[in-house]
Amino acid sequence: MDNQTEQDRDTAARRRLPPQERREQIVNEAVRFFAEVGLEGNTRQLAKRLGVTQSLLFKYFATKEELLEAVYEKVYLGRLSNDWPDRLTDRSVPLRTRLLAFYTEYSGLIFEHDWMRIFMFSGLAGAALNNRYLKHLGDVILRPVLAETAALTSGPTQPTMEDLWNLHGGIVYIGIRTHIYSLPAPDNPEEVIARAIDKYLRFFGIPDDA
Amino acid sequence: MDNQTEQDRDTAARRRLPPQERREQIVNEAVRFFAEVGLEGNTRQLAKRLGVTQSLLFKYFATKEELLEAVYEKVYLGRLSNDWPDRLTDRSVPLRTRLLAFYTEYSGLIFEHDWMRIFMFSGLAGAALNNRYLKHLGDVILRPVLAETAALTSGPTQPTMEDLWNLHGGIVYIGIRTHIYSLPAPDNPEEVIARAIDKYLRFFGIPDDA
DNA sequence: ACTCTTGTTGAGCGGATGATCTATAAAAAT
DNA sequence: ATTTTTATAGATCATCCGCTCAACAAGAGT
Repeated sequence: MDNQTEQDRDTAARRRLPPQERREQIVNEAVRFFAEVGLEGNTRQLAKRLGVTQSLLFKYFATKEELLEAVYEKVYLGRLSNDWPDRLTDRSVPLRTRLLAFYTEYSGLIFEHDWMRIFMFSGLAGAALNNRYLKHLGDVILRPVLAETAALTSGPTQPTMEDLWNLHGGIVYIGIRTHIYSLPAPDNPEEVIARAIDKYLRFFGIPDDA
Repeated sequence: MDNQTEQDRDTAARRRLPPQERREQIVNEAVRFFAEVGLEGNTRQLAKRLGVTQSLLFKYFATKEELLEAVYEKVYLGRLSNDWPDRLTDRSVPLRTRLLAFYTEYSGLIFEHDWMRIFMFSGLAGAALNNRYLKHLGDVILRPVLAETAALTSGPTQPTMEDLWNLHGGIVYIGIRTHIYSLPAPDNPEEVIARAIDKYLRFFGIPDDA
């Protein structure tokens, strides 16, 4: 009767973990927690979800702000693989194929509940990392693609950065709809993405195999 | 020395306003306030910005939640004029012109700091009004436009609702970039919008004057 | 000028929140 | 086994938050 397993006991036995492991555990749960309730979620609730005392959190992070920065780092870091500039400018592959590869992989990485929401929460809060991330995206992804597109444009209208933000925004909006506005997700996002790319390319008269 | 004007005095004289007027004043400032700091902004700060005691707020709104609902109502209401379904399906006007008219007018209404941010905050909070608004938008704007597009489509690919959400998202993302991510706004949004619409129409082989 | 109504204030309650401090016990070192 | 180290728990503080209430005074009616 009282030898129930540790997992389902509310007052779990004190488990002593190596600091690095515990820290990681905290950050992982914090990501899920703050993504759900927002950055103003309170530390007691988070501690409860971890099955740990609230005061313990402050042994690993001096302030809540510091914990939030660990959350940002965890979420933002490594989301934009830095081999994309090269892959997106590899002209041995058709531009359409390159764009398709990027956006299917990228959407697979970001069309995810926690990322989408923390990105939006931190954006609204004016977090520096958010702004820096988007500027970075513009520089290392969109601008190169602009150059690639311009090189292949046949018609009179030249592409601009705004065209790329439009392409990007239209695709990202899929994730916003589903994870922030709680609207039903499209059955096959990859097909939707492909069509968005095709609208873009066709507007500048770029054939699929160029 | 002590006969300074009422405006710049910190401890302003007690001003008694007709309830309706005061209520409106509170809601107006609340919209600006919550748009700035988020829906969890505290009532004391709001009261200070109004030059009024915090307790006064609770004479006009029983709870903070009630005040927030007044804010939602103020912000959401009348944003989607209900003559748009008719205007968007008026086939005496080219589809491109109709879309252009809608999105220039609509973007003029929503590319605005307070709206954009409160819409996003309330979306993240899972507010019912947010979800209802977007479903409504899909029903009375996007779906009719889908039908109009389908009627004019010449090529083999038929438009879907996802194409419309893509068009819509790409345009709305302009506002998101500027008011939520604090990125520089395009010089002339109308031109960007026009190009987004043209990408959409051209993809389905619809001429400008159809 | 006086009264009456009620919009407004100021003080304050109960609970929540971020953060601190000391005692305890789990794991590592011997 | 015993000691040492330190991760963890529990109690607690200072402050802040939504909200209440009694007292006051601005403006309308007479």
